[in-house]
This record gives sequence, structure tokens and C-alpha cells, in this order.
Amino acid sequence: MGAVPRSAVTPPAAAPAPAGKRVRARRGEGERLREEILDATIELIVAEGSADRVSTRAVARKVGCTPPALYLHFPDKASLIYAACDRQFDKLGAVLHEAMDDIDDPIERLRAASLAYVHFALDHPEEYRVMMLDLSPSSMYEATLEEMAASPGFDAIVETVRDGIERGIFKPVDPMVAALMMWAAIHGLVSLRLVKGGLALPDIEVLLESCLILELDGLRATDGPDTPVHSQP
Amino acid sequence: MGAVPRSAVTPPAAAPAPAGKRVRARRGEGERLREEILDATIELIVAEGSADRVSTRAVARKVGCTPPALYLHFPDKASLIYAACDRQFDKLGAVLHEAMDDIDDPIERLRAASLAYVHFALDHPEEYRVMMLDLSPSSMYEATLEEMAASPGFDAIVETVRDGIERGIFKPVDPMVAALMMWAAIHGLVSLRLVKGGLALPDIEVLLESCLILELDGLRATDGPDTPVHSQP
DNA sequence: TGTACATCAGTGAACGCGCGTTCACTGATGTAC
DNA sequence: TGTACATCAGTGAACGCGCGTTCACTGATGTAC
Repeated sequence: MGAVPRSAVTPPAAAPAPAGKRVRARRGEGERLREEILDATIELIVAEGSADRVSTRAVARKVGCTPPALYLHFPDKASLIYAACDRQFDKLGAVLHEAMDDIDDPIERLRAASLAYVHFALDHPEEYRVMMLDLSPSSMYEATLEEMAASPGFDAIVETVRDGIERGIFKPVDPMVAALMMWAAIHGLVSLRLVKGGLALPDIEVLLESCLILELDGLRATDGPDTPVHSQP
Repeated sequence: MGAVPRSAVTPPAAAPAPAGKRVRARRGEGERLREEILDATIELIVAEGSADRVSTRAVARKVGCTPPALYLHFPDKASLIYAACDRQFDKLGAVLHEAMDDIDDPIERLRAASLAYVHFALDHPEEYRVMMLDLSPSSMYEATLEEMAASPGFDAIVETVRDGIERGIFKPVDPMVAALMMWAAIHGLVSLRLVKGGLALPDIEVLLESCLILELDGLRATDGPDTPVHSQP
């Protein structure tokens, strides 16, 4: 697949806006700076497209404080980036829960969650990249399948599959594996779109619909006991 | 999905091996250094896990030449990284073609290609990351669907789907869209495995098998004219 | 109510480092005469 | 066959820069007496 890049390394980010001095927090309000730093970090990650390209000095500039002030709230740069990304996971989880709220039919719930997922990713491409495609921040998190199934957002997907099975709408597959397959397929679509931006792919919603038809059809109980989705022993 | 990283930024790569002086190429053999530089660049990208973290000086150290020598063969760092990554796409294409060689049944051809793809990715995780997950090198490549369908590796997938349709084994879907769906699903699986390394996912081959059953089943003509895969107007 | 003082929320200057790149140069080697 | 010389394949030193982080400090502010 000879995808040939045009420019291999992004330039080192032109001289950034000096950013006005911020007013010093009053006594007892020191945590305010922490929040401002996290906001600025996310914004810079978004602007640079990668956590690796965000410097602590740039964060301080954006906030309007001096570089050492960051060290009042975070022990080092790694912890700062970590904390900023962690926020985004919570945000995605909330978006998924909200999208599935008030929908009863499991199939429509999954469809709504998928759409919400795709839109979150495309509306926040750089955050999604940092959360899901960058090696640095999140790859080393260790979790069992059970812990993962309990994480906000994913929990609702797994629960919906389980619900569909109990109601006889879905085949009696492993809900965790089925949810994983859906996640992987949609994540695959979204990442191709995000990473291979120059590729003239068909409309993402058209692709998602094809994807959902495949996935949901494979889950549906109505077409017989064949075509199993393997469950994990 | 509260995947929480343990360390958000990889350390700046400990003092690298000094690497012995290389022997100067003889007259007329200047291109040898170019190849050595590309080899070293790939190796460093693999070692660092990201093109962004590879410096021209580190490449020169690894090759055993001085930094300015790189500029005899590449105008700047971006072009160097570009050239190194481009090589890997050719490699993946060759792997896919080889895997599909001598297999007649379209279903088995697709299965073999998928397996080869997954193994290439897992055997060369850092190269795959740079090729498929990094924003920097390849995201800006502009290609139409037609150009993409002609790229080595992907061409064989599309051709196999088309062949299956002609033989009446697959439904009369758009071969390009069907190939894209397969690519996206498998790419999604592989990237979750690569990026969320700490997640105790089920065995990748088990997941791939579930994925293939879903995808191939959706393609198969035998179960009627329903469950269409949308084609692009 | 007035004032001394501890603490909070930062600042300002500096550290040593590796980076991408340029510039002037040099030594070996093949070629022409 | 011998030698002058153009060229090839690099080298060595230096440039200015931004980085992450440390250190000693300072000024405003709330509190205790």
C-alpha cells in the first residue's frame, strides 16, 4: 500500500502568541492554575496534533504564567500530559452515555453509540489521536478485560449487547468479545479517516452504515444459529 | 473509556551507542551511504517508536558518519523520514501479494491476506505505527480511491473481491467499499492491540477469526439478497 | 481596630543539553595527457 | 608508465535555538494576638 507522504515531519511550531499575563490567583485558589494548565495543555495538544510536540514552556506561555509555576501542580511533564489526556477519556465516556440515554432497542442503542463515537472522534481529531493512536500516553496502561468492561462508555456497550442477548434479539455470544469487535471495526474506520486524511474515502457515515449492517447482522438472532461470534473460554 | 496511562511521555532516549566509524565509500559508490542512512533511520524509528523522536544526529551516529553527511543525500530531515517510511509500504504490499499467491478460492485468499496483514503488523509494531498511526509522515498524502485501489497490496484485495463476485461467491457489492471495510476492521483490531498494549485483550487470532466470520459472512452470496453492503454512487 | 507574621502563589534567572543545519575544508581516487 | 588534477565522499567546528528543570527569591494576603 504505497501511501506516500508529502511532508514527513511537521515543522517545529512557529513562534506562538505571547499570551497576556494572567492575574495571580487569590490565596486558597491555587487550584485554579492547575485547571488553567490542563486546559492549555489540551488546546496545545490539539494545535500540535501530538503530545510529543507540546513543550512545558509553551503551556506556560499559553496560560500566562512562568514555566516553573507548572511544577507547583505537576511533578514533571509526563504527569501533566497524562492528566490532560485522562480528562478526554472521561469526556468520551460521557458522550457515549448521553447518546444511548432513553433508547430502549439494543440495536438502536448500539447504532446511536457508534454514531456518537464517530462524531466525537471527527469533531475532536487531535484529542482522539492522542487518546487512541499515540503510543506515548496510554499504551502502557494495564487493565484486565473486566476492568475495561467497567470503564465509562464501554460499560454501556457491553451492557447493551448483554441486554439484547437476554431479550433474544442477539445470539448468545460473549458480550465482551462482541463489543470489542464493534469497537475495533469503528475505531478502524475512524483512524483511517483521521490518519490518512488525504485519501478520498467514501463518506464516513456511508462507511459506518455498511459497518453497522455487517456487525449488527452478525449479532442478530433471527438468521439462525450459524455464523457464531467466538467467545473466549 | 477511562484508559489511564502510567507514563505519559517517553524518556528522551538514553545516550546511544557511539557506533564504530564506517569505511568511506569508494568513488562512484556514494549511493551506498544513502542506503545505510535509510536502514539506520528505520531501525531508529523502530527503537524510538515514533519518527518524531528520531534525530538526524542519532541517525548519523548509528551509520558511523557525521551529521552533515546526511545532507549529501537528503535535503532535510523531513525527506529522510519520508523516504524511510515509503520503503515499509512497499514491504507490506509484497507480504500481502506473497500470502495470496497460489490460492484460488477468494474466501481463502482474503483470509490469508488478513492473517498476513495482522502478522506483519504485530511482527513490525513500530513500523506499522509509523506507517498507519502516526500523523506526521503519511497523513497528507492525497490519493483518489482509484489510485488507492491500485496500490500494491490493496489492489490484490480489491481484485479478489471482484473475482469472488464474478464467480457468484460474493454478493454484487462495490468491491472497493467491501475491501475498505475489511481493511478498516482488521486495522482497528491491530491498532487496539498495538496502542493499548496493556489491555488484556483476547488472543488476536481469535479476534481476527470472529472478525473474518462477520465480514466474509456479510459478503457471501449464499444467504440471500438482504443485508447489503452499500456501494458508493 | 492595628499590626506582626506565616503562608500562599507564584517569579526571574540560570543550568546543561541536544537539536537541525551551514560552512569551509580535506584527503583519497579515478582519469587525461 | 608517470604525474597533474578534477571530483567524489565525505569531515570538523560552529551557529542559534528551544527544551525540561532547579534554585533562590518576592510580594500579596489572610490570620492570630
